[in-house]
Amino acid sequence: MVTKCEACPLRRRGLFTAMSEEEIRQTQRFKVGEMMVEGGTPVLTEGAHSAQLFTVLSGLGIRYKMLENGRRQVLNFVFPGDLLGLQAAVMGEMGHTVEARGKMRLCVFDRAALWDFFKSSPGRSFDLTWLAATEEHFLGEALTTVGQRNAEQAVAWALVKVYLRATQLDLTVSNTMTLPFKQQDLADALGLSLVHTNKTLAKLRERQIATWRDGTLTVNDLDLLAELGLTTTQAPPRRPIM
Amino acid sequence: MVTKCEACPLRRRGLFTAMSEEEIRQTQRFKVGEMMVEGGTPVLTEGAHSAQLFTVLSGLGIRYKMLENGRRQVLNFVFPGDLLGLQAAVMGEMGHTVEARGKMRLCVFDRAALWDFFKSSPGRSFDLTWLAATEEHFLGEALTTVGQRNAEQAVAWALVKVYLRATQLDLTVSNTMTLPFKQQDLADALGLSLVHTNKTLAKLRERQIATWRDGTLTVNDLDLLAELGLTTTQAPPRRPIM
DNA sequence: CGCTGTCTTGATCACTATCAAACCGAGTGG
DNA sequence: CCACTCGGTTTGATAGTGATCAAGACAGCG
Repeated sequence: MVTKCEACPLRRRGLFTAMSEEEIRQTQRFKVGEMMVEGGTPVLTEGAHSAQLFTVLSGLGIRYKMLENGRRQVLNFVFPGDLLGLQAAVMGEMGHTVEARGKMRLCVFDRAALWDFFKSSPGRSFDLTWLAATEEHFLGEALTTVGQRNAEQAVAWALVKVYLRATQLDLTVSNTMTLPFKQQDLADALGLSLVHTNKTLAKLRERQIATWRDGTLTVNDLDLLAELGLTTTQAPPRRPIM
Repeated sequence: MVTKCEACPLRRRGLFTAMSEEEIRQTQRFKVGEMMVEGGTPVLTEGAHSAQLFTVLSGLGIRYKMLENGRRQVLNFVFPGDLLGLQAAVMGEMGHTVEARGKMRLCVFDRAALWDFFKSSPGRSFDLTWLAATEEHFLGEALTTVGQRNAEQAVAWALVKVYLRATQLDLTVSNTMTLPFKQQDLADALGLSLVHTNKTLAKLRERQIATWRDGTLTVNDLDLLAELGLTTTQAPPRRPIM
């Protein structure tokens, strides 16, 4: 039942960087099992000291922070290949919650082994830093979106980001992908109200640029969508996978 | 003229974690010089492949991203002890620009040596990951601010963050600190217009909570300011310094 | 002494929030 | 098999926070 790192189906996909035999063995040693969670389940909780790190094998999710006034900020959408829990592993506690949207399968790593990882494998610890820096990079973009793009630009930007990421993971089928999020999730990611997000999506649908309904996103004009979102259709660089 | 790591005045301050003799020697090897820049000067530029990493010795600055429509998002304020250029060092290029605000003195490290660092010093490479994860954590908070806090809450939040950070660095003198930023910088950090930021600051000033004028910030009621900003007065954890 | 950059303040506008209610498909239980 | 509920989506009406426009104040500077 448990996938061997050696046979990891994810690693093969175009998005990820190649790994040496040695690196695969090291990663395998680090892996303690697999976990399956249902949609709506928190995998990691803000403020918690998690004893584990996870790599998403399949399924999507969200990362978010809650404010004491009840408002929620979605920081990022989680895709297969993402590493979860690095913050808790290095800093002691999580700065956000991670919640699955739809069934999610996770690779489980022991947090205590992280230190060994640093000692024994400089390449892999570099990869960890790479992942953290990439996440930082993304959050900078997201911050720029929420701070400087208007509703239409923001929604377009988000759809492009999600769609490109999914494409690289072979999660798209002819302009189409499954999007198990709620409109409220997108609204909270962009700092918009649910109503306004809905209306903005409706306009994109009417203009035949992108349609999101019944949990399926269809992008009819990616170039135009990217232009509206003040971004590009350039695919993100290959990334390491843990 | 060039400060030895061993005698680094910054490292002594309460904010930073202790380093072993060995770590200090390793860091020293990694250091290639010092640099001085004037206010308004970019230290690193978005998209650039920098051959150097920097640690801020003194002076403040901002990190920002530009959008093609001319709008600017300030991601973070830069303080002494901050590491600059990690993104370019691990990912190949910078995701944002760093610009000094007022005179800034920097420690210069050779990017090429980063890899040696990973190979020879697991402790220090862990520290690098720690810094990246911390930056990610901060950006998550900033994103939450811009997305979910209103103007008053956002300004209060930002002033608290800046003030606490400065306090830890002994940059405050009895409720007061030098703030060499422009109001436009703060506005761009919070996704607000200059005018509205100015009016929000004026209200805090009238209410005797915090006063920022002539480049000096005076915080009269930190607890209230934190409460308004939906945050706490808790000091950030000790951090490693490169 | 005019020029420039920054801060400040008043007036007006509009993008987006909030409020409210209907709609719709999927369960669920009588 | 229908009534009912529930989570999510959709749409219309109204309100407000914050943007934009405009102009004056003020200090530093060539």
